[in-house]
Amino acid sequence: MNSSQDLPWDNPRFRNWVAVARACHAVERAVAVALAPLDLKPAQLDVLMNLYRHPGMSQHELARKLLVGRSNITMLLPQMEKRNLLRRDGDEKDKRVLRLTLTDDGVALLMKALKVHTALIEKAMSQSTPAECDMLGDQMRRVAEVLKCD
Amino acid sequence: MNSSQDLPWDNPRFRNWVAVARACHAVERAVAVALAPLDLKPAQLDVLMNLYRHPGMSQHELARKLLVGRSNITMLLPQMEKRNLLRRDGDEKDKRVLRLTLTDDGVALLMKALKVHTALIEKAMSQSTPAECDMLGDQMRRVAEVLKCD
DNA sequence: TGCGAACTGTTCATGGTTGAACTATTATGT
DNA sequence: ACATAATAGTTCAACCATGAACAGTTCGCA
Repeated sequence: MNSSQDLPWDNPRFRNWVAVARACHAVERAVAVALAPLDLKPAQLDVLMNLYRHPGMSQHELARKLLVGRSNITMLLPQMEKRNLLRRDGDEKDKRVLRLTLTDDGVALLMKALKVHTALIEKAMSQSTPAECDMLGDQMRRVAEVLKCD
Repeated sequence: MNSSQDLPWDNPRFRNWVAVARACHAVERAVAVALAPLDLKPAQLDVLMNLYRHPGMSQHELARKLLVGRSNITMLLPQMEKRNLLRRDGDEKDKRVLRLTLTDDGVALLMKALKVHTALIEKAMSQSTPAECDMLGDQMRRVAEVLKCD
């Protein structure tokens, strides 16, 4: 009768999701701290990573990849351009879009940042076997899929 | 030789953690949208949940539970007090601390919010078997543990 | 061709979170 | 007992992310 009125603390799915949220929070925190010595913020590292994999992206494509608003990219990139981490070149075919590419400095900083970032993720995930880890990833991809179609 | 120089995209742990982060982001987003009709923000729901389970908490204890700064609580509570969701009563033994308790209105709103929130988590996690879900929770608790001791 | 819709990037006001100072109160140690 | 440290809560300035409104450009269809 009141099975749907159970307090969520008795609900395994709820309890386990809380653990996911807390772990995610802890990792984000730790990443920010680990990146601070490089004068790099997590959002900036995300930019570097995506531009390394997909050179020539537009700002709009980048924003969609990062799940942030376009204006966020607009605010973020000029600082990184001034630090000579990337270039913004106008597309000649479509004068609206700016094509983004990393500079050598940007790649170099990315590599340094990836070392510390990867080490942190490795440490966090070292508690799980490869099989557990893959199952985790599969579950999370399914979660994102379910909510995306919403 | 360059095994430690592998790009992280080839690293299963890295790829799977990215999935965790994306899923977490998607759920937070969906929760915020689902809670909007109740004029309640995720952070406020967290406050209600914790005060329901631990009546009489101080603001400092609450901040530690929620993993946020004390000032955040200070900014958050007065609005909720004005909405008559909770009361802040000075402790008589220690005049520094404020003891927090939910009002009946607060409990009522919490129950309504929990329904929609729990339904969303159920939907997100419905793709996993109970065993998978428990394994997920265990992994995530281990991750949080590893980083907490840092 | 031409006009309106759709798209890219920018600007700006807003809201949320943070950490460092600050006040008031309590605990500690000699 | 009294000076010092530690603690609870507040204030404030700074930083981020967001979404709506805007300007310039391209597309689509009559």
